[in-house]
Amino acid sequence: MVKLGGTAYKAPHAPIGVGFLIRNWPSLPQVSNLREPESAKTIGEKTVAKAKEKEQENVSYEESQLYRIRHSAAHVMAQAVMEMFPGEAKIAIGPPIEDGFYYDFDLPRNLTPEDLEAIEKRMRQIIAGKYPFEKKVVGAEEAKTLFADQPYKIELIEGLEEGGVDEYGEPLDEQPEISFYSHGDFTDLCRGPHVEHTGQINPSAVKLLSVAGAYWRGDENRPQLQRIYGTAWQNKKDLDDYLWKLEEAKKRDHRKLGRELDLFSTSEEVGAGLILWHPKGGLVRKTAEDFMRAQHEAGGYDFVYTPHIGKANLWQTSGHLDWYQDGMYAPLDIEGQEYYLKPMNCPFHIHIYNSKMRSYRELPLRFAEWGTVYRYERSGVLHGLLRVRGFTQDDAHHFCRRDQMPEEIDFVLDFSLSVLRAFGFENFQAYLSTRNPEKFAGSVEDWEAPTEALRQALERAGVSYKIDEGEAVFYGPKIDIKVTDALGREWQLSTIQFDFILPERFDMSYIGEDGQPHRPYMIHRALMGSMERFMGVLIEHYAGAFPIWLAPVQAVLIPITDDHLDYAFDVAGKLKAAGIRAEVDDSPSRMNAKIRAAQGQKIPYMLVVGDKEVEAGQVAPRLRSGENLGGIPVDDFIARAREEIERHL
RNA sequence: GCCACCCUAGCUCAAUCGGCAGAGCGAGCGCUUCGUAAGCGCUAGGUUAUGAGUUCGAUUCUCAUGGGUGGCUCCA
Repeated sequence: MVKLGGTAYKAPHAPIGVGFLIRNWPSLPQVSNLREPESAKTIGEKTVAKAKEKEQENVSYEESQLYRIRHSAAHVMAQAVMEMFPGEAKIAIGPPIEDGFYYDFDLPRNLTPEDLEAIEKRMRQIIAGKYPFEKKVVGAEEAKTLFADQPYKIELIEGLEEGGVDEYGEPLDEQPEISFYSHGDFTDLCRGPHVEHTGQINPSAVKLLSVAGAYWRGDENRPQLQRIYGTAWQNKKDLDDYLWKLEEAKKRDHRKLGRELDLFSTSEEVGAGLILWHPKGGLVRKTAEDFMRAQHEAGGYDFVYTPHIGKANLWQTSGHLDWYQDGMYAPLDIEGQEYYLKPMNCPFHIHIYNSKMRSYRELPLRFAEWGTVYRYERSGVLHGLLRVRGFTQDDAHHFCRRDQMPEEIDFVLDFSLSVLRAFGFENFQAYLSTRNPEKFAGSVEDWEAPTEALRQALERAGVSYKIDEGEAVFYGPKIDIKVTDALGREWQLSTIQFDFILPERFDMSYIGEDGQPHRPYMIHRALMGSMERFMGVLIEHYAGAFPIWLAPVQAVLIPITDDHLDYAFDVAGKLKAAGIRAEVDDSPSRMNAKIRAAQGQKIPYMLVVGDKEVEAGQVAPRLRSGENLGGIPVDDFIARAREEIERHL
């Protein structure tokens, strides 16, 4: 089976204590200039509708014509590259991936953007030649002879010959046949399928996108190859739609919007992967946190606070120094004692639990903390808000009795979905990771009940879920929830994890009804994951046009002339008194420029005030969409805005 | 961390085959007082990321460091 999208698309295992949400979509270059969409929601609906259409076609991607086109395009590209470096180009593999294809090459020099143009041009010529694709099954020896000067192919053939792995290094059940596909004078080791002839690739629906380094077989100890990414579609319109999506994604890039909307920054002097929240970004974050805090309080959580460092022994007990040291920073020496910056909050929460004797009557306990943790990330993986070195998790740990477990899981799952919905996410996909037979703590029986409890909770919640067999981390099964954003991209946000290890290691207990000590169950969970990443996803989801309840500035007063300034400040005062975040644009610019500036800041309401409004005690609201509501009384506007804020519109 | 590319004013970008560093936007100040996406003018703003080297001379070439971009790898 071809690995669709490759490893880049695979969600990571969230570590104990959680907090990882990973973008499940590649970022790619973009193209033209496009109009801003009316709202994130509209695009979301369209995208979802489209995805459903695709599902109804009921043909798997691997069986589709599009898959053949992309696979064939990869071959055509390989031919063009081989011709560019006669006798010197070594070819590796080139599969179709989600939205396109790539091919890996070992070349005598680095490719430039100009090279891509030349390759693309040559590809069009090959396509125009309508060369038929021909398949030929051969023996291993013959195959090796044919690819005598292609070391990567030889390695692949040997893999096929021995059986056990396919050309992507994935395990195989059956002994595969060795087949070639040829078109024109290019032949590649390949199992297909392909289109009938190169003419079936639409030359106006193919585009090469980028070149990047990639390790042979994804192994950083093997040679690094040059990977050319391309995209291919059935027709020009599909290509244009795809390029539009890339462009739209680029415009929504939270790093760009973060600067334009003055939400956050990083500083070379502060350090890589460390986020500085500006007042506006801080306001959005605080609003989200306040909302979440209220939800948690209503949901029976207790808020706790814990320090940022802890002694080496703590991390020894928790197992972090054995299992997670690579993710931790070097210890600090404090009066001869080693302290570590915390990569997770759980040991502290456990110590709060252990600070006194617990009775079964107290359980379940739910300790929540906006806990800031620090994890070592290699410099090359840092990315805006999405991958950082210091971040704040909306972390919580549930401690419960065995009999409370199903209810506790139901609760946390429902809770997760309800809060995600509050932030405008509508489509969820859950993944249940089950025991890895090679690597698990406790007994097989220990795993059965919690795994089944998680599965049943997913059933009861009516969430669509898939089972990731053997994908659990060693200490327990887990549920990961991915959301689909306004552009149809998937992001892993929440994670709910069982833990068999820490209660044991910290010798946690409670006194049961029988007067005997019992070991509590422990659940780690983070719903937003980390505030940094969640904000990054939110910014991209809304394209910076936050719903009014989250918008840092909810209304800006735009006086037409300076004569209206007093009135504008007067109205702004009333709005603020009513709990609406309002500002007055008292810059010396003209009204048109003020509107333009406010549009750029994506402020929900622009309240124009001139002679008419002053006279009538009104404001003339303009929406971000450009809609002009005309003059309405100030009190009516306040009522309208208040309602929208309260209803999270 | 690895491969490639990049770092010039707050932002977006010019320029210098190695020879006085520029524009637009933004900012400050002034003029204008205007009805739904850019009014006009003036001014300030730079050790060309940092440090070394080569050179008569380095923003330009070399090396190192820091930061970034796209991938890869990693993320119990």
